[in-house]
Amino acid sequence: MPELPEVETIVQQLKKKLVGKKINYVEVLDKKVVDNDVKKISGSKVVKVWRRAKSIIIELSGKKFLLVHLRMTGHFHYVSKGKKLDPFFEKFVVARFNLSDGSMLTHNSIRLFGSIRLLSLEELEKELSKLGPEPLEISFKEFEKIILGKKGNVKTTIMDQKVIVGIGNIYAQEALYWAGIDPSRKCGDLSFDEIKKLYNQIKRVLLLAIKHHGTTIENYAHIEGAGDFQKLLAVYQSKKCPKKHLLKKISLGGRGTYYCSQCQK
DNA sequence: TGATATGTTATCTT
DNA sequence: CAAGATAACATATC
Repeated sequence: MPELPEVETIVQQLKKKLVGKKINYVEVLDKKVVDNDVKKISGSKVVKVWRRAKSIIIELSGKKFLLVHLRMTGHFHYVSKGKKLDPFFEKFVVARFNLSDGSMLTHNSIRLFGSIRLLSLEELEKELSKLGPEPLEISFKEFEKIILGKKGNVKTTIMDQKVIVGIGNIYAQEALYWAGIDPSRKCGDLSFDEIKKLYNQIKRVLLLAIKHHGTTIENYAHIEGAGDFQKLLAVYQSKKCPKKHLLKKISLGGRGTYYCSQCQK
């Protein structure tokens, strides 16, 4: 679901729709997902929108920040002035941001996981400092050092947001397939060449997925500009690898893991 | 009907 | 104590 490429795509869309606009008032429909304090942003302007890991940060005038985490089923819908939200999504609306130009941004959450919180700059920095480095910015040397220092299996390790951010169950499996590495291998056992391949493939897969605006798996996750990377998935939830070998499915860290025992060693 | 899917965190275990 | 492993969260879908 939303991993780095999907969140990046959503950020680009939000940027276009929100930056420079004023938020007239906010309706909070589910206080568990959306902090009631978020109402306080009424009257402020959207200055900037950016991504860190799988989080969306919306900067508002007056040095206030909305930290949005979609978790699995959170998504936004932008409704132009005079238009209505698709009734299918209406029942999952947890917050409504009414903009001064008459348009509206809704935040929907099916399983009520994610969160939207209003933070000061200090609070935001504190939250973000808990996260590992960005995979598209980290150097190979740093990456190698991190991986060699870990003892668990590679797949669970690269999905750990304290180790490296943005990689979830889909892209972890894809990157490991293209790198030719068995997902259950222990980090410390990987050779220099394998770590190099993994580093390159994580970047390649993420960048390619960003180009395709992410992966759209579940029909209810559809939003404007939903991506089509699912057409390019090698192993995730499929039966055969691109070379037509039958895939194996195991569980690592409580997550379904598909891999090819012939292509991945 | 119950297993499965998902990202993160709290909690248990080594 | 630290790091790894696992359960818990919610709910639609198969």
